[in-house]
Amino acid sequence: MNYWLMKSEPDAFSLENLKAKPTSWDGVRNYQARNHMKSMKQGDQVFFYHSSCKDIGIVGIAQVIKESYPDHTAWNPKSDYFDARSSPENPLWYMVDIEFVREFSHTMTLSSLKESPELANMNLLKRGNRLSVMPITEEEWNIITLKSQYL
DNA sequence: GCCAACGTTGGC
DNA sequence: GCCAACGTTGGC
Repeated sequence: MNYWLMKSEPDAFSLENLKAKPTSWDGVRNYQARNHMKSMKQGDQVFFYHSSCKDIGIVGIAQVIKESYPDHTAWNPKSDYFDARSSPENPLWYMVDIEFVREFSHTMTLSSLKESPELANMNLLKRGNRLSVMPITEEEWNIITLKSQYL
């Protein structure tokens, strides 16, 4: 099993929304993020991260319930995510399905993550990082889930 | 293949 | 709203 982090702007889609209903993670139009999704396996665990909002940070956990398959929104000219280079015969973009697992009692804020010396090498904390889907090491996963119990 | 211009992300 | 950092595009 592998561990991941996925970012979402809560104004657009929050952990509360995911709690209500599993979702397909469509609209990713970055090759690195796409490749990460393509290597996801069913049951992989995901930190759900709220970005560009008041309370920035990891708010809970989701898991992969369906492995990568073509993102059909790329084929719809009316979609914001339309990309003429992608077709059903030759898909360019992929998505996975995820479901809610649990919510942290308090957000593991970005600033608190930055304060942990043992997390200094996290992709998320690297300067200028903009990737919306990224891998998390097992060690980082364990540190963060443990800390989340003491917030 | 280089690189300038542009658009986007996302913290502050 | 600002702006640094990054990915992508496209001319050459």
